[in-house]
Amino acid sequence: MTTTNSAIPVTRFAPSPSGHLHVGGARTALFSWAFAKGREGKFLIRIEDTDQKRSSDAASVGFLRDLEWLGIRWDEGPEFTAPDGTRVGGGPHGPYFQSERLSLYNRYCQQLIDAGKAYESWDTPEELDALRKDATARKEAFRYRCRGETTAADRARFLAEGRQSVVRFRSGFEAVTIHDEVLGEATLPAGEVDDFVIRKKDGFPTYHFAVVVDDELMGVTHILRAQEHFTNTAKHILLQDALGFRRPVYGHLSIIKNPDDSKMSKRDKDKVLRKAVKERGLTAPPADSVSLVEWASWIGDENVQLSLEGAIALAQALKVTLPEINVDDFRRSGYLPEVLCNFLALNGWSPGGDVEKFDNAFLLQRFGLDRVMKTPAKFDRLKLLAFNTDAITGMPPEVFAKRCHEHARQFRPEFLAKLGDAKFALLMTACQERSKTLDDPFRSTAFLLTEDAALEFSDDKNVRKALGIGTPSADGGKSGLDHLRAMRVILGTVGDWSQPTLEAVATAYANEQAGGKIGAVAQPLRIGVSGSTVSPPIWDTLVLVGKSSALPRLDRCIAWAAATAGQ
RNA sequence: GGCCCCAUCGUCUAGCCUGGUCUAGGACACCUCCCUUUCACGGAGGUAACGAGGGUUCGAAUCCCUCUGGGGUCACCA
Repeated sequence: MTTTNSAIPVTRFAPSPSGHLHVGGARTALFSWAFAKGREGKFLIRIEDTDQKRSSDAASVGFLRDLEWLGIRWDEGPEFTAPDGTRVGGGPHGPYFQSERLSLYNRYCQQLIDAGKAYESWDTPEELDALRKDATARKEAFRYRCRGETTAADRARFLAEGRQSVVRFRSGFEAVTIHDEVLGEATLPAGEVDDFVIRKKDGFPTYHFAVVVDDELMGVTHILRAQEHFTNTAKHILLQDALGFRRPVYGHLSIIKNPDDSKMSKRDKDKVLRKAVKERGLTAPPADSVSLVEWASWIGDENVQLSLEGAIALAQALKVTLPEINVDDFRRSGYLPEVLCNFLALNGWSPGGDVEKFDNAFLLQRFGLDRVMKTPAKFDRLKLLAFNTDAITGMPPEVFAKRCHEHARQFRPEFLAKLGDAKFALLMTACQERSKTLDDPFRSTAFLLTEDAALEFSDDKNVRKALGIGTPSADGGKSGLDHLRAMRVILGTVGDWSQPTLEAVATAYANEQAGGKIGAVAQPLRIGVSGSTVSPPIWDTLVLVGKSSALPRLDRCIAWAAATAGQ
């Protein structure tokens, strides 16, 4: 064996095709990228689409956009045009889709067969299954071994029976030592690796074979991947030796877990939904959620995942919140890509000392395998949120406004349409210091979009207290509803509907009628125009709603409160 | 179950390799108080960990062993 000892590292991220990049994959990509780019190396992407059962059309590489959004760009790989027009991808080692590299795999596969290091194997699934059951019954781990030479006569018989062969690697009985830059050194005892399949009956290579061939051909020097591949590494090493390939440096990254200790996975959304469906004893899809067809296949098989749209619709119908798993989920929720990268890097790596806020440039400069954690990390969304909050409240206001605008353009177009530039700008200044995400300004001001006549007043404890419904004010003075009535009249006469004027008018009233307690006036007004006790600062809110909407809303609120109090 | 790996506050982690400076540091969360027109932000404090047991040593979070706990893997999926 030869160990790759190039001064310039080449790393890769090699996912199976999927529409979305989940946080675990994002971290692997981030680390691989940082490792290579911090050492003047190359980072490439390869799509591992050797499973024909999973769809692998070009449309299913949505994760490329997620990667680009995170600021991770690849020197070689699938071609992609970033939103800013930059062309990414391509390169001299393509194609970068494994399904387009079959002839390459076949060449090396034949080489192994010719050398007697691999052989055709004709077992049926049923026979293999029987073998496995047998091993289980004897409490042994099943290890496939060559079951004797297949003669020409056997071969003819199998063919006549309609059997199809696979190619298996003759792995031998040697112990295999894996050097891992993260986990250290581990030795798999002799006999642990069986004669695994390297070419499936459909002619496609298995993951193990394709990965080894491609990493060699693409000059990959360092492989950072999920820890679930650790044991597989033995197979890859055996293959590399048999093929006379160089051996890359390995680093296996621990998995990322949910707070409840379960492995964070793409299926978590479905898990939440299945639970809700079961709890409610539903036997048919709720109206306006998923189609009967999708529902049927989803209910029938625990392994089936709902489409993203289906999952969102069903979650809405069931009133459950889907966990954010994919990079895109966080994007929609208004997280900043630089914060996500920072936080992702902190799950499994740290620069040492007390430093924990950093950008990708810093990561690129400082990242090394020696400081990668061996232990699985739990993904703490609250801490992520805290990081995001810091980043947002610390932004120059114009940057916040610009990024929020971009977010709104993609996910909240209705606000853009309704507010117009001036009010949108006001919304930004009103909301920045109380926003944790780019989406918060919109999430917290849904009442702005509501038709005046359709605004609902939330009948909860805080509202009742502020309006004095059911609980006459302790001092026997005026209730919130009384103040609201008075303010409605005053506001009707206000000509200059601006924050300073509104505040001055209300303050004057409060000093005279509410003992100077501005809150006694502000809260009822807030409820009146927003429907609840939570909104941006009241004067801003009044301006955002506008006089022509505020007055009818206050009227409706007064009527509603009077009716509610009367009961 | 076989094989492999791992083990510091509730969580992410610093410290461990090169034992003493660790009565174990930071951050998030949590609790208390302050600020406050709501919600947030902010400010000041506080609770909280070396999984257990044996060694080695003058001295162990740091080195060794056992146990316990956790993770990964055992496919014609990647």
